[in-house]
Amino acid sequence: MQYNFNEIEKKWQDYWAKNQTFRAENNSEKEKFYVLDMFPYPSGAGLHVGHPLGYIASDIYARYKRHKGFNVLHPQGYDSFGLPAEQYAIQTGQHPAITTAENIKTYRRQLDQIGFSFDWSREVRTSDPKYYKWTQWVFIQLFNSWYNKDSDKAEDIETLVATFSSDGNANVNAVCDEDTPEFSAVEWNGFSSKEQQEILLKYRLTYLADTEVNWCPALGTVLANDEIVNGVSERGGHPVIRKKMTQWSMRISAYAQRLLDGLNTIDWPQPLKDSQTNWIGRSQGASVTFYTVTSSGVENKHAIEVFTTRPDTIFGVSFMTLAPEHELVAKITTPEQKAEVDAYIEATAKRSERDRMADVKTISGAFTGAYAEHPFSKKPIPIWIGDYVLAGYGTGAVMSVPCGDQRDWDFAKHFDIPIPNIFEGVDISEEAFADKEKTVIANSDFLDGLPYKKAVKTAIYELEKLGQGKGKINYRLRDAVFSRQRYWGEPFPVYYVDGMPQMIAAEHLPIVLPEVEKYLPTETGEPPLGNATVWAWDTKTNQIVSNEFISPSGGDQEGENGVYPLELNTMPGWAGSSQYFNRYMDPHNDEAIFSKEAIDYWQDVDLYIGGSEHATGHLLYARFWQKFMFDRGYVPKDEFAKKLINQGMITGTSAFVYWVVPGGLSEDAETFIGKGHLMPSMFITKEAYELVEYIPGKLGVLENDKSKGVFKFVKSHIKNLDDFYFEEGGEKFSLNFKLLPRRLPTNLLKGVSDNLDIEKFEKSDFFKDYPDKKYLLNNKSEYLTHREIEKMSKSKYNVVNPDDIVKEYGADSLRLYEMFLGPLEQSKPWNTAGITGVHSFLKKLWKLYFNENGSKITDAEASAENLKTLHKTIKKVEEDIENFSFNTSVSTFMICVNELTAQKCTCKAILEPLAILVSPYAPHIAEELWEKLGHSESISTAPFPTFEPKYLVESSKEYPISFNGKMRFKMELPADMSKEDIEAAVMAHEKTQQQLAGRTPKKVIVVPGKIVNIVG
RNA sequence: GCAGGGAUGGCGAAAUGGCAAACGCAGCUGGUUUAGAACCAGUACUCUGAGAGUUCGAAUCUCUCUCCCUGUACCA
Repeated sequence: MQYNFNEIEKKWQDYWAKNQTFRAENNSEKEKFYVLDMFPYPSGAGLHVGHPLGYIASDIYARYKRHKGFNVLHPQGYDSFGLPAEQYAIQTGQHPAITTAENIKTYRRQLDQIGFSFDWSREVRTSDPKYYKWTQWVFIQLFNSWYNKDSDKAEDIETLVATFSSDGNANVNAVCDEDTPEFSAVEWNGFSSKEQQEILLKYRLTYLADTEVNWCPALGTVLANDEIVNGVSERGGHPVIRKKMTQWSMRISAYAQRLLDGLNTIDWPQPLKDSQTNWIGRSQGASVTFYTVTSSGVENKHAIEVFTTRPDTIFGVSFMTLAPEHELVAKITTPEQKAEVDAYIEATAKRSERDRMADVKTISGAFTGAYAEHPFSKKPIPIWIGDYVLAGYGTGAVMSVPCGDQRDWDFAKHFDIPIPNIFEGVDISEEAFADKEKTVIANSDFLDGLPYKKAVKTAIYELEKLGQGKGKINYRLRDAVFSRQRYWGEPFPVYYVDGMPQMIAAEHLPIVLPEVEKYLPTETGEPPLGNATVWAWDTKTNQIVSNEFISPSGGDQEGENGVYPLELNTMPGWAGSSQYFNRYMDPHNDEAIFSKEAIDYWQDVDLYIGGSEHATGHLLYARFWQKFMFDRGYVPKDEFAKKLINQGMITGTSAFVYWVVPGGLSEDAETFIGKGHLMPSMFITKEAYELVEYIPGKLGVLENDKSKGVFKFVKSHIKNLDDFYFEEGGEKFSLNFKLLPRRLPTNLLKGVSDNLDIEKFEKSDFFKDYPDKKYLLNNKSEYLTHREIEKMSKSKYNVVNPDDIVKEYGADSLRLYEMFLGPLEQSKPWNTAGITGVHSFLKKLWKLYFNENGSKITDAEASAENLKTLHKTIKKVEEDIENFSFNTSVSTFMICVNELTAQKCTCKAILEPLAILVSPYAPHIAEELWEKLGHSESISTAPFPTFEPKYLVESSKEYPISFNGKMRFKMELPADMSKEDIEAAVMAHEKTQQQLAGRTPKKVIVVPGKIVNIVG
């Protein structure tokens, strides 16, 4: 019987689907185990071999846990809202829902053929109204909550309203907007409904506010901080500018400390925790208020609030710096300095955020002409503006201590501002002194002689006494902008009465995304939903109705019809992914986000596997929502995933050719005219490419000793050299060329080698505009491409499609090979050639059970040798799975099968447990073997074999005998021999005497069961 | 700059204080066989990035240096 993997795999995939083998029950006597993958965004490109890596690992774990008797929840779904489908809709007019559905179909087909044990009955799609109904529901709960700092949790907004009407807000300790006014109960009760709503927005956990946002004109939307990389959009790399817009925001900053503290309670990778810690950016220090000096008494005295981590250096302040955007700048700048300051502000506004970040070396700034008073010395301090101070961090103003901060030092040096030294015995003439540990304060009045910690405490105490400062903890984490000016996202369950947002009652959800003609912003600059004609909320019928019925005044005056405009923004990508792990527990529940029974049973995710790129996006927001849901009593755990593993990237091996484009270079080397279409295109090797130098600061390449070979090669292919000494516009041009490295698809190479298949290449679409091609060949007449390991991506032509692998070697081979490549967390290059190793392992495994005539399995008793092989395999595989070391398990299986083959083992007592061991890794073959062993039920819940140490007990041990740590020979000795007897036996051995050559050993180390080491 | 991870045969790797390179790919030799392949048996190479220390013993622990990767960055 042949191992016909295609047939077997199809058979069992159909069986699992038909029998719902992996359906998880919400009621079970068994212990629960929840294994989750980060669900994919279904892109048009489909899966490449890198994508399933994490899914295979989690699937092995899930299957293993089923063998161990757990009720396993292992769901899968799609993060199906997103930009690519919408961009495609803008280009083609095809509804994103259609594109998305098609892509999901491809994904599902690809996932199914790898044989995952997903419970597909629980599939969710974030773009499905039945799903996003509950995303909208969570949004409403956030809107109806505020954060009480006294109880340190989110509470119902009604409790806040009650406090306001009885006591006002003076004693409310809440997380709220900075500009929240203080009011009494009488005042509150006297406010109009609109005024009350405005105030409440300053407390709600999701709120509408005018915020400075990151606007990306090319994408036509705002972006969250984590969606911007190096000042450009993460998706597409488009420029991002600062803009003030009315937006929904999430008050995630209320949870900054708890998000930080929670990291200590979860088993997540350290680098991931580190990046969340950095993102939250807690710094402890003090806020200090400086007042501006008024010269004539006519101007207003202004307060400048700064945050500092070094209040101990307060006597080192020699100037203050404000961000150019700081609101006080316009108010305090003196008439004499106005021109300079205005010019500077204009210049910095022109520079994009990216330029500012890229160029950190150039020091720039301007003096405002104004002075602030030092809180203690009362001396005037000049106030500057400078773009090294960021408007978005802290208060956008700093007290500059040039002797203790390098940026302040650089600024002071540049503008010739004094640098007072307040450190004892430290030279600050060359650079600032930032070491806290070695700090001893000097020249600082009451702080003199104090070390860092004491000085900080004292300074804060004195500032508090003055009423000009207090200890403060500052977080870098900003509230997250939650509005997107896009079509393909969750609509908000929000309508506007008199400009104030109103929530639609939960029973009327979902608010379904309307149809639009165009997916672009409207002519008046409104988001795409502004194109919808049926997008108004009728508060009488609780239905979405045509815009024509909208109350003309927009308010709720008498006699109006109660129809109001709906929100035009949609939610960001991370909305749907912040609650999906809980929704999987009870995905078809229409009455609630999940039933109490479901959440009480499943609790939280036991193992979450996914990429590290979600560290500061999805994983931070999801933790925030979970903590909120916990506060409001909906979930029992305030962290949603106990353990998380980041799988590494599988990289591809790109192939490069070095393309020579011939042309003419002007005499001054300022102009190059390409003649690539008239002359042959040439391809040289990486080595040749590296010999060529460019003319510094000019165009063209240098013909010198190193590059003359390349020039010779190029010239040899140019039929009429005279053509390359031509004149154009009165200028003379001579032969030269451009060198361009270009990637080629790896399928244009011969087999798995680096050799270009020239015939195939010339027939392909690549470089087909250049029909005449010449190659720099090696002595075997081959053209060698240069191979480089890079991220696997379509644009790099180095993707390997799992479909091809499955067709040729089968899903079990693919699964085994992905694991065999190396440790799960590490990034590793894909090399298809190596898959034959695991594939032939599966064939050998098959051959243990079958020969040409059918089953070989007997009821013969297992030999001691057989049992030893089996049990050491059980032990190792179990340990490996528990430690997520899947690569070493695959090797262990290979060794096991090699040994059993050599032992000619055919007994059922060995081969039956072996099938179970293999089953998590290669489930299709395992099911087939299991069936052929006579079982009628799936192998998936067969109990995992139990390791019995007794089979591994050895009667003798081959001791390595080393001399000064170097192994010289081996000696077979009884395993239970005592230390003394071993030493005696070893010393008596003739080889020992030979090694010692008459010397007396200083010491003999005997480690029973391990080693003997003779020193001397 | 800062933080984290890493460096072991030609390649992917294993060994986390005790026989370095298990297992697989590629290579070589032989067998069997072929349209192509597949299969079986056997086999070489290399000595843990560099240096120092701790230890009876170090790839493994400590320190210094070099290089690579990943993340992050004017965060006051």
